[in-house]
Amino acid sequence: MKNDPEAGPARRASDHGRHGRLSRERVLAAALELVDREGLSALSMRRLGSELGVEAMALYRYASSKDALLDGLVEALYLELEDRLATASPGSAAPAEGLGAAGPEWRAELHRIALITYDVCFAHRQVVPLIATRMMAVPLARRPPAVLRDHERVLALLRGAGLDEERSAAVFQAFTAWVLGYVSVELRAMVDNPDEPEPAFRLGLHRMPPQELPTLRAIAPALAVRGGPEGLALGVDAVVDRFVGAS
Amino acid sequence: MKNDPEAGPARRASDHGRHGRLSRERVLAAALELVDREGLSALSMRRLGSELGVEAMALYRYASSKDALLDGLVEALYLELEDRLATASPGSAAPAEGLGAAGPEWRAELHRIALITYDVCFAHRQVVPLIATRMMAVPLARRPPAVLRDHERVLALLRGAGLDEERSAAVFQAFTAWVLGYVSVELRAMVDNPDEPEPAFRLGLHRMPPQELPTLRAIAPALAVRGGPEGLALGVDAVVDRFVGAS
DNA sequence: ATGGGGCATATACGCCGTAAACATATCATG
DNA sequence: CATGATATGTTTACGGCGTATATGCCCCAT
Repeated sequence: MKNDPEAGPARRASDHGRHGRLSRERVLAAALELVDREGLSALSMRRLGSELGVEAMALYRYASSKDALLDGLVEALYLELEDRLATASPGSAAPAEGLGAAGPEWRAELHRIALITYDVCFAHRQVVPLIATRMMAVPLARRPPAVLRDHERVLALLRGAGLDEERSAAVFQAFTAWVLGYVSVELRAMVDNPDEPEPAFRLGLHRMPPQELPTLRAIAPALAVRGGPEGLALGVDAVVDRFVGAS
Repeated sequence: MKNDPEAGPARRASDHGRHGRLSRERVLAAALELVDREGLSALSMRRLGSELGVEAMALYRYASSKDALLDGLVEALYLELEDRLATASPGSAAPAEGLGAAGPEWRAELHRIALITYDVCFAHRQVVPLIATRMMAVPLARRPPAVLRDHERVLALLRGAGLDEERSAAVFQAFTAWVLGYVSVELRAMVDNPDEPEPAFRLGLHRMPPQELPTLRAIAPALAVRGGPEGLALGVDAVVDRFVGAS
């Protein structure tokens, strides 16, 4: 047991010619880039290998299976989230330590976390389904460290706001559910034929039965407008307020 | 052209011996049963064929590709939802046509839709990820009829409550996001070792770094309790109230 | 009876994930 | 520097996958 598979091989310095070209970081970055560019179905061990100029089997030193590679994609997404959360300091937008017009400081921080999560998901929309599948399918304690640190951050915020453990847990779950659902719905495809100038045809409404679904047909154009970050924040407040105040 | 191509191959009476054993209904039902039993990864054309006593290629008469089969699973789920919604009549629990203690009638109906959706997702939890992937990836107008009828039902409810088109669309999206996010989070796996009697070990907390993540470790047991239908309803009210009242 | 159309099978191809054995480059130690 | 241990990537192979194409079979209207 000389190799710790969790930590992966260490990269000492620069490229040593033929060996040591890879690293877990490089593999995950290439995988994320490939998925962003061509979608999840384009990600195969052979394909990713060829993107890195390497045989497929070489990747197994850095991800012990295809499923582990997918988990790694989620991890990479959360690492980017962590990075983005760290660059702008938590209180950057808040005027003072008191409560501003938007409520107490922890609420502003919760908004900031939600909005940056939204941005990161937008940047890697093909990975979002993996959050609802691979990440949620894994027992809490087995999730990647970056994911757990994100959970810790939100929970500490809620505890710091004075909520007890049960209430913090309930608000955390509701917050998570809303953000996940919101990005899933917001990233949906609405447009059927992007080149069509007429909105009704662009949405493909001519495919829908005319007499049934009258309401849906009428409202479809309004459904195509996204709620954006404002909608996300609105829902965060709605859900948090309600779950904070619930018995 | 004696057969209506829209309806697929018609099943006249009972089995005719060797031919006509299949139907789209039977194929989707078998696929759903297989996925419920063994998970999405167990679903392959060959495997599903053998479940039905048939070669894999025979299935292509009823689903033109593997992806179409997955879309069919979503359709089957919504067909079941439609069934469940139809059995108990909409106003079954409401005492009169006025507004009860829980608010106006359309709110009760919205609760009913959310709760039955929750039940159906619970019964077929392995299919839920497909809602966030296959269904949302498809342009609105190309979704299965059962899905569109569900949308129509909710939108008609909101319009009937007096909301204008834009407001109805916004509330619909928020409602959809909440329900989808809630079931995704609620169906997650929390338990690491189900046979362990000690809660901390059952959750696998010994895998988590002791000094980092103190809050998460402390709250983990509270995170393992599910919000259940009550949490779902609570969030529906929170989100709907806020988006109905938003500018 | 017969011929055509709907239905399932047979066969084949290229891609997939990955187990196992192997080759080679790098480093620690004398 | 010599040498062996170790870390890294390659080769080969296997069974399963989705599915294009060609083929066979049964039922029914004629």
